[in-house]
Amino acid sequence: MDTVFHALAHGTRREIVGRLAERAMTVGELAAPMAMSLAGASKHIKVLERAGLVRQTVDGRRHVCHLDAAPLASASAWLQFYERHWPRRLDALEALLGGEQTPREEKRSR
Amino acid sequence: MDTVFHALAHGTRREIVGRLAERAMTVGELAAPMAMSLAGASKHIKVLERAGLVRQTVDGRRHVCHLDAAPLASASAWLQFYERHWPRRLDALEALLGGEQTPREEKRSR
DNA sequence: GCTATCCTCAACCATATGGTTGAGGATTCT
DNA sequence: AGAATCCTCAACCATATGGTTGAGGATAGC
Repeated sequence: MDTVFHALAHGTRREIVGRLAERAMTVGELAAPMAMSLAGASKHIKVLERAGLVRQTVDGRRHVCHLDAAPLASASAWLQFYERHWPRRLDALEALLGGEQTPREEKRSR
Repeated sequence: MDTVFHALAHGTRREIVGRLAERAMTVGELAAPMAMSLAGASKHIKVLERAGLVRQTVDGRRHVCHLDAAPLASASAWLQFYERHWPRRLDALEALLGGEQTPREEKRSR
């Protein structure tokens, strides 16, 4: 999980995940549109691999990358836990404002 | 969003978010259990602030930090989009294995 | 067999990051 | 007023990170 957030911290890596979600791609295909050398892209892919997000199978001389989205689950769970906190803030704010100017007003406005 | 993933890449910062989810805390309170100088903690908090996850209000000489979980929403949404991809993989795998060795066998083994 | 293609690896470089210390601003306490 | 407390800022340092190039391994194509 530690490594998942770390891997996703870089926009380039999130882009790779996005592209791989569509279909498996070779390293070259991934690197092509990425204003970066092949070796540079390869490094990013390796970071994703270490995070368990990408598996790479060798097909002849081509290295095919596929997404393994499963490790995203733990990060997602972590975030979702705190989602509980942000609506509460809104609720608290609403309660605060509602208290000042009749809560019924609010219900009626729906 | 870019900055949210970046801010959460560091375990120390995720810990801070966790603690602040319980209650607002001063910089000193946050730093206390954190094997790190006050200035060091302050830096981490500043990163979280830049990501919009923490707001800091000055109360006399004490700087109180409160969590603002709202920016987590975008990161959470990003992850949840890809959650669609990982169950499909499991389904595909199950179908693959199931086809090879009778799905009923698998159910019975539960 | 020779050459081109796809990719990784190692070395290298510049910059970012995570930490420290020391100085000092602003409050609070006595 | 003077001292202690809480915190930020700036300078500094070591290491991590993100990129490059060049060399070379393995495969594919001629």
